[in-house]
Amino acid sequence: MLEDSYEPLSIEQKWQSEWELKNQFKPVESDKQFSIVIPPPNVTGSLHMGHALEHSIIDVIVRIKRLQGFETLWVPGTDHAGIITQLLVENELLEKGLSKEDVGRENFISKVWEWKEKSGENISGQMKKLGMSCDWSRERFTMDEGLSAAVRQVFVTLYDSGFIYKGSRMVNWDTKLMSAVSDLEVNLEEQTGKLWSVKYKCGDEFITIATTRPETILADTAVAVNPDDERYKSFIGKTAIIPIVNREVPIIADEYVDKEFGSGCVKITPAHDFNDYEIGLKHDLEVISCMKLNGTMSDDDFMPENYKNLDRFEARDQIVNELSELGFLVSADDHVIQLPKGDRSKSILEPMITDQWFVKTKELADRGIAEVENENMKFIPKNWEKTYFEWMYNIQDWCISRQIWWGHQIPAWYDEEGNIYVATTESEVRAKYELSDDLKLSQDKDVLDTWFSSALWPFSTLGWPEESTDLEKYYPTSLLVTGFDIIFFWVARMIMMGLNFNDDVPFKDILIHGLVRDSKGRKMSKSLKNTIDPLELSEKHGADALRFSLIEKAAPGQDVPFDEEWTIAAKKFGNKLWNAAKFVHLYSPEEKRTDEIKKITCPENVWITSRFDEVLAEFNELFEKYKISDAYKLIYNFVWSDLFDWYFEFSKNLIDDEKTKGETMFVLRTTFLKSIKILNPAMPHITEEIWSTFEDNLLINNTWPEVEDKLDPETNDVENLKEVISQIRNFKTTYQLKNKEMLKLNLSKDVNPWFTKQLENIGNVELNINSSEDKNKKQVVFQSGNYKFYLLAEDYIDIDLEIKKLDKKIEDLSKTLAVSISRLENEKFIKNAKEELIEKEKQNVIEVENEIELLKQTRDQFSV
RNA sequence: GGGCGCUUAGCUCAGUCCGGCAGAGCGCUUCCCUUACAAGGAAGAAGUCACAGGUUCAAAUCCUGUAGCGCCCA
Repeated sequence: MLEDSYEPLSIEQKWQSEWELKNQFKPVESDKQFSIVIPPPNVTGSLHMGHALEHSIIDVIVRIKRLQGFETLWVPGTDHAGIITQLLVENELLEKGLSKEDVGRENFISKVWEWKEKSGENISGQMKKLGMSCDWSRERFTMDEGLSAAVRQVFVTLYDSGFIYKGSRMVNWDTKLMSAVSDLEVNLEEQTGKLWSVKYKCGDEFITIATTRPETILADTAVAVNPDDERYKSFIGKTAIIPIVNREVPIIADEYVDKEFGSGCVKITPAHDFNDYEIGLKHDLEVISCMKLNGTMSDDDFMPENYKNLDRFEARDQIVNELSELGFLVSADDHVIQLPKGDRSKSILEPMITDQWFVKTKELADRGIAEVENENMKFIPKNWEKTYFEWMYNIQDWCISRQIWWGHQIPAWYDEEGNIYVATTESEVRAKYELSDDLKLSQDKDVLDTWFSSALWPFSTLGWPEESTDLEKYYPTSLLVTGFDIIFFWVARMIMMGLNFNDDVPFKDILIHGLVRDSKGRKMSKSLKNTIDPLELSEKHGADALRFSLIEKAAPGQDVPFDEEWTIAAKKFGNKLWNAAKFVHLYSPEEKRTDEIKKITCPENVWITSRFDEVLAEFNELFEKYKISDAYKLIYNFVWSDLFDWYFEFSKNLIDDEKTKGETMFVLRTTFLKSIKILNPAMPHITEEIWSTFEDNLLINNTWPEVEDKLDPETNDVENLKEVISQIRNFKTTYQLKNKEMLKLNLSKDVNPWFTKQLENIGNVELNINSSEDKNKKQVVFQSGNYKFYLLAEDYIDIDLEIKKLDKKIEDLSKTLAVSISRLENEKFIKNAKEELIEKEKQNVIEVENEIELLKQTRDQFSV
């Protein structure tokens, strides 16, 4: 039996452990599969609203598929998040005054693992508290042995087939992390900086260049102008002298130079700027570096003594001063610059030429593009494919090496001469390359980009490279649910890897959700202090309420400006369900339970049954299109309004009558329970609890309701009944009559007893048959369809008000009528519009004319 | 500079693909502690669908342009 009041927390815990105990989250053999992998949250993270939204969406889909009889698998897990995790453990060491170098690589790695064992379960635990129905027995971590084997296997295969190469290239370098970072992890921050103009001596003349980074002047190896720039034509081919270092460099012409920018003349520093690097390659310029990887100036021989080992920003100030003193500085103007900062370290990044490993992406991307173009994979909403295409068409080779310790160490070995050998293990290397056992080999120190292992997630979690039944059954996965912000990081790379290693797409549908924002539409951030902790919300209002409030608002691709009010409203909905369940128990008690009744006859029962089927059919349709929020709004409105407000009231009167009692008890119970089923995936705990008070089995593994064949509907009559009752209530409100106050109504013809009974009981009226033709009396008419009820009104009403109301109605209806008539009089409309529309319009004219006529009659009586 | 999106009731948003009388929730106003539920019920007010053109019998919806806002990539 249900407790008196709805207390989410206790029931939620109970069902979470019950489901897990009874292995309800494991796939159950079926001829149709539905599989999904979680976009793995970062192992150091804790659940934020974005996760809560994403996981709620996934869990609803997973639970619906499970009810629909699919063999449903949701694989959970986390990602090792190389840099973040390393920083976190480094900071812990720092508190003890130790650096990672102090403890050494091996010890450091075991410290990270210790941390992972201790705190790495955080996010999974939080997911469990929200009732996420993942198969926890299949939980994976990107650093697991199996997944690591997959990473090595992929690396070796790509290397052997020429898709991975090692080379000296310019990359974004983080001087604090001392590692390359991904292009995608560079955030450009707008800041006011300076644009310095500096003149370089050129024979007897000077040429003035503009730069935002004067400290790199020391590494200049050319000066460039636009070939079409008349001002500088005579300089092309000459040489200029770089101040301070007094290096003589060529003046070259290149269209890349913007004539309008600064002086129209730029310095070229191939070692310290991406564009300059390209120009350097094109013009075969010398590449000189003046900075070390840690961000201090180099101590090479050419460097002036006072700059050696100086911090890059101090060097900048000093160079500006020196240029000024030497008379080379022409001007220093304020200038807005885009400062590249590391996503994780927040330090200012340096373009640096370093040895790195890369994946050649062009060819892999082509197939990824094709598979979306031919709709083997679909983005929902579709327009996100444009973002994907845009990136894939312009894809750059992917730098996959990171100079950190935590991650998958690159399976490449070097001999003392620097020859590279690639295989999954050192002994494999020796076998593969036929190396003697005493040849000294050392493994590459670098680890792979975290996204490299994430890219394998849809198949590495299923057991690849081993042949596994999971892989066979569940790959390709059915769906990926993720945010648009990681289409590049993840989706694109998973697609490339999935296609290359399994010859099939990694997932068929890609459902993109928006960002959870605060109620004012601002991004949630710690600095704005507007973040919301989903776990806190869940403890306050219940996981079901949190889930439902997110689900209800999450249209595909749309951002979600979140407001706690919604969660509160969702909790009220839970409370409503709770009380409705008590109602059903009260009016349809267990001991009166009957076998299934196939033929429903009472119009009210037919009506609610048909309405349910209508709603279910529409729900299914919306769900297939992933319009989950619309689907749940629909069922929410149905249960609250049609079922609880109207039908529950009808059912009281039906159950009151021996003749209609049995059928109604059945319909009441089944319609309620079917609605609970549909709500279950969104609010799993409360619905399971309610279900358990009606049935002995579990709801989670029950079956999705079928849409029945349309029952012969007298449903219109019920709609008319509702309409008349509403009109009566309106009348009572207008004249400030209590709802309980009886009104005496006349009716002109026989009306079915079921109708009059409901009307009398719910409308609180008393009906008199065949006394409506009393033309001498002033009457108010309540009417809908063919049903007309008359109120001898003199006792109650304000005639003027009533006339005004009638006039307004007549006016409104006349407008509608005019529109319909003008359409029908329009030859082109008759010619062009669809037949059924014309019919509808004609019908409308008849109905509205009748209604107006009737209103006019009533009005005329008042005016007498 | 290139690309994508948004603008509909006081607020937050559906509806736009595929044209046919403008929708929901919350909030607001009034009344009601009626035997499932006051975490509730009943009734009600509320919109020139950003703007300007165009196509069409018919435009929130399609086309063109303008303005404001947001995001992504250079």
